[in-house]
Amino acid sequence: MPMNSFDDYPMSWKLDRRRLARPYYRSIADAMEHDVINGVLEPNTKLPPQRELADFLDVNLSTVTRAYKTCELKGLIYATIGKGTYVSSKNRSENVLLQNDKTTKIIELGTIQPFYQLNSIVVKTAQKLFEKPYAMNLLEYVQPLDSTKYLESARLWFEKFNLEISTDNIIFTSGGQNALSIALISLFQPGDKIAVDCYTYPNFIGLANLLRIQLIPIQLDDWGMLPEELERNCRTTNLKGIYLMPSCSNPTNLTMPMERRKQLATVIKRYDLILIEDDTYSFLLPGLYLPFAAQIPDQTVYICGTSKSICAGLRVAFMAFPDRMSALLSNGAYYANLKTPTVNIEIIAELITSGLADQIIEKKIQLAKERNSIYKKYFPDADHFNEISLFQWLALPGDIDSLQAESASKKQGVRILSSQKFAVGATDKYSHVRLATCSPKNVEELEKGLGIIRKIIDENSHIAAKSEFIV
Amino acid sequence: MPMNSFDDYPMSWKLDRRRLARPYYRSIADAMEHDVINGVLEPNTKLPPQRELADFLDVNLSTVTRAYKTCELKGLIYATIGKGTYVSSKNRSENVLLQNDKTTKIIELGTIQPFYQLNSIVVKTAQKLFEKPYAMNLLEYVQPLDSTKYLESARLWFEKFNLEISTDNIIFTSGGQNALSIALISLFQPGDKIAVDCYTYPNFIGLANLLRIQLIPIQLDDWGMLPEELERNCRTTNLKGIYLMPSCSNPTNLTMPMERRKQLATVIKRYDLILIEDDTYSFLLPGLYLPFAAQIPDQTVYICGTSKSICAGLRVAFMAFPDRMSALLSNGAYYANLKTPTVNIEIIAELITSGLADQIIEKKIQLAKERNSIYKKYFPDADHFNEISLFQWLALPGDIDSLQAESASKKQGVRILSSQKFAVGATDKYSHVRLATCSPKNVEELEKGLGIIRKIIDENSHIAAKSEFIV
DNA sequence: AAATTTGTCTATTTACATTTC
DNA sequence: GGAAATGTAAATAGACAAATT
Repeated sequence: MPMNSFDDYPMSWKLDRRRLARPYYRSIADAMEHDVINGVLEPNTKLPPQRELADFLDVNLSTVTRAYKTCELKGLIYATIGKGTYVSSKNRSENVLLQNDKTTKIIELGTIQPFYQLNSIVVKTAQKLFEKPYAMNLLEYVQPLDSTKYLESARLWFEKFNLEISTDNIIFTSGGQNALSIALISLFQPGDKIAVDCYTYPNFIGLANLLRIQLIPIQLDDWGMLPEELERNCRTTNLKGIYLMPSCSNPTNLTMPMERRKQLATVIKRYDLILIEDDTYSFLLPGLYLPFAAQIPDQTVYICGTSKSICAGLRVAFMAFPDRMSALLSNGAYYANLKTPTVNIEIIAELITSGLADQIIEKKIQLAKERNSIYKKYFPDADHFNEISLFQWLALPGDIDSLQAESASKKQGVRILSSQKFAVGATDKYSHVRLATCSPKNVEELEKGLGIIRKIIDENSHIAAKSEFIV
Repeated sequence: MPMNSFDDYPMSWKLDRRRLARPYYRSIADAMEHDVINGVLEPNTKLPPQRELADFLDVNLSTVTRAYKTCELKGLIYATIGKGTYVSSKNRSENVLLQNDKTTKIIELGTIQPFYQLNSIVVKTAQKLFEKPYAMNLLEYVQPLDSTKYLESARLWFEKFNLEISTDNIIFTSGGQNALSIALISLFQPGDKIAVDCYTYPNFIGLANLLRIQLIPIQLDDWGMLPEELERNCRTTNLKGIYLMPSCSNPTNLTMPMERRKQLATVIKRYDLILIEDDTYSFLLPGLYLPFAAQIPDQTVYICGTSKSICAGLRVAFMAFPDRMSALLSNGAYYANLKTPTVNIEIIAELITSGLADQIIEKKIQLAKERNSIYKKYFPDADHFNEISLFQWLALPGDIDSLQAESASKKQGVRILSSQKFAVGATDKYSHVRLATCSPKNVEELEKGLGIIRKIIDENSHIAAKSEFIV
């Protein structure tokens, strides 16, 4: 085959033809993955059109399509018909637990660590539990006879958030993330598509990438996901599900008003999507809104983690679902984990039924308000202010790059998270940082951290994004 | 297109051509799945060759191939080149936790419930723990500063089983099943193939089916998986991994001798397979064997659950791995669960470092021996007898169908498990039942249960498999 | 031992739909 | 508003290899 004239054709990315081994689609996908992960291809770089690369490599179009698709399902790139294919943001979040090195003194405004002082209440409950005569039975494999009391406590908890669910339609999982894993594994296949806010929960992004489930970003306004945008995407691509955090979306901090919920519910219903409603933050506004699970119960998997609201370390979440998903989800939960530890469930159940959980969330709301009023002091004009949230979403002045802000801030001992960590697909040119106001050990640390960030922003807001930051 | 003459062509299965809608491959796969699940197609039925069905439906061969593959990855059917495609055994085990109804008095010889009386020791340890001043910190999201002490306890535990592992290469998971999920999600893709014993752990089968990972059954002899059979399969199909329980394989009760381990290790090394070594039962023979993880560490994920050995209800397992898998597995563990509860880990760690865990396993071995000697009394000539195992694998006389034995036994109040629950691919004509000798509440119940099973076998061993059982 | 049966794998063809310009 | 650019999705073709007979 003769050499063609592509050798110095200007392509944003190409692959040495000599490295092309069979199967071609794997060669191409592997090379691309390598270059994205190692930063050879930077976020938002446009990749060559599939046809162009196919011509260049002298392989069939579909072979390139398959390679591109493989990378897209891993979350490395994203494609739009008519527009082209681009490299994704750096939303491949590091393992936060590993990076958390307590020996270095750092002010934590990155991860959300919600008011651990209230764990003293949990310890007391645990102490009493292990004194009980039946404590031994809680350490067995199967649930004890009266396991309905646990389900009953979950039902009670749901009631606080305007949700009436039969105990037959509830299971326990080992934390909210585990519930998300179970939902995705049980109800979706690799290649399926799920709609998400264009900025969404990074651990959901990471999980979807791991399971090769494709996330389709939908534009937002100040009240949450735009129904007409969702509808447009439903018409044009074959969406199977949607993921929402209506009580307090992470990271955008929006509480979705009822009007918007109704509009979205209509679209979800019309296109028969599976809704994963992550209502971990409902405890911050108990009883004020009607969850989707109450509006379109037959399509909703409702997940309510207790790690933020009651106790982080026990890793217990509740998952509610309609009858038609019962077999699939129980099956998935069983094969993923076999079971959630009964002792952990018992402690959570006891906290709920005794009313201690209510005391905990009441105090957390109070503490959150206190901390957010301090934030308000440092950033009085900030959009998206949410007085009861555990974090804030701060828009940076137009010329500050949020990744640079993150690293500049880290150099000065404050951990924050860039909006890049939350981005799916194309992101706005202006960018944000998420500040976990709940996490610093005390109010003084919070003030210090916010002061440092305020200063970094003030000193750099006139500097072009790519230049060196003043630190 | 004219009607062809296939209308009354004798095919073991066919699909009404009028029900064939686009995409064809999905129509075909869905119809087949429906018929397998609803019993229209019975286990071991031969399906029409792909070409034949393609001709009949007037679609391309590859379209049928894709449909068959979809079902194969779900574990519904299995295919052999040259031989054909067959419907799988009924190994789709029910959710055991759901079926466990303690209100009915049943003698449990089905699930493995290992000597819960020893949980009193665990309760005492937990009581002390929650009295400690740092108890509160154990309920936080991140591991406390001295989390190395947990890893150190895992390292100590591994040492008992002749395994030297750096604490950098260990993580905790929420039980052994959770460790298996994490290993499969992190290291394998849908469509990948893993070699297993032709009778293997049903929860591994279910998990693989859920994740669309294909299991390739390998023949056994009395010392475990046959190395030459493994090698043959490596040559002919593209295996990515292998799953083994060398200390005491479930359900076949084989302890693999060193000789066999070495032979298998050679093959595993030659073909660069990822070995998932499930060593949950190593505690029954501490220090007597060298695990694969010590022989071929660079290819082995070593999983050691503590649910059987120390305490079932806490759901803690240890997972060890080589450096090259570290990033993938930590990542997978993180996105699957975020974390394993620290309190649960602390209790297990305390039991290990205090030496109480050793006392527990010593007593368990003693109890197991006692119970198995009773089994020996009822089935003196049984093959595969293992005196320290928690269960036994009983071959039924040639004309007894193990599924019928299971249901006959259940009618008389004894739960046992048919070999069908453990079978992958084609199964031998003779069949077995698994009897969990550890599980009955006491020795009297065990005697009663074994007596009933003995009687069922004696009374039916002369009756043809398909006829009615005497109960 | 050779021919046949049967499943496997991946590239290719074709038709299509959306977005951009 | 129509043509061009671009990605999507499924069916099809063809070469291959193992197991059976």
